[in-house]
Amino acid sequence: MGPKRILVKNQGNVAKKPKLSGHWSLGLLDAMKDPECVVKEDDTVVVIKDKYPKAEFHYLIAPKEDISSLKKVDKTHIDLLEHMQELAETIVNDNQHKDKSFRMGYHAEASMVRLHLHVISNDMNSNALKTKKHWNSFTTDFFLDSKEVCKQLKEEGTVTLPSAETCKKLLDTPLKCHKCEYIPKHMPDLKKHIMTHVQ
DNA sequence: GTTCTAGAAC
DNA sequence: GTTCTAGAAC
Ligand SMILES: Nc1ncnc2c1ncn2[C@@H]1O[C@H](COP(=O)(O)O)[C@@H](O)[C@H]1O
Ligand SMILES: [Zn+2]
Repeated sequence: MGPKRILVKNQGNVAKKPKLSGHWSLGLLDAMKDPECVVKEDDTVVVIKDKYPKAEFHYLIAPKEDISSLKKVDKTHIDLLEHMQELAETIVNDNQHKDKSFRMGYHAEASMVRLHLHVISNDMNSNALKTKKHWNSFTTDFFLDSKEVCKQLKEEGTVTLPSAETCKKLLDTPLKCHKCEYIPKHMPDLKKHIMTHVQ
């Protein structure tokens, strides 16, 4: 009789990367200081490449000012958010990106610390896009259009965010193609389907 | 946020 | 038996 195999939980890589900011939710703060991640910056904001891009092009624009999330945004930040929107437009109109369709917006409930604007190509074609939550975070009202956020901030002096319960529902919305009426059976089916829209 | 994997769904 | 997803991670 051979020895019994016992299942041992993967203890993770032995060689850990050098200690960064600590918790995973602070990762953007490190990325903003890492020249390998930074695409562009000016006095007030930094553009970084999303480390787990959910489309062929995916950038994050974050302020240097310590604003943890959209919840902390008020009318004093109008100029900043408009600047982020304008910079996003500059990026999507440059030679590298002008032939693709992009969306710019904020997740209603972000996981990562430091306010950040998603600038993402509309193909949604990426290996890092794996879950229903990923999909719905960019294709439902969980994704708050940047221009509309700016508009509301200007006109009403505040940004209305969906409740935690609403966010949960939005992220659990049944899968649907963002470009046609197709209802996929599951994520792998959806990922295969969206390839039919990629030129 | 991601990774990993147990157990559901097929 | 294989594919897929949901939830723990100290
Ligand atoms: N260390 C990191 N550097 C750059 N981007 C990251 C890092 N960790 C997570 N992300 C991305 O940051 C975004 C955070 O999503 P959210 O907080 O929901 O707006 C996601 O698109 C992640 O892929
Ligand atoms: Zn479609």
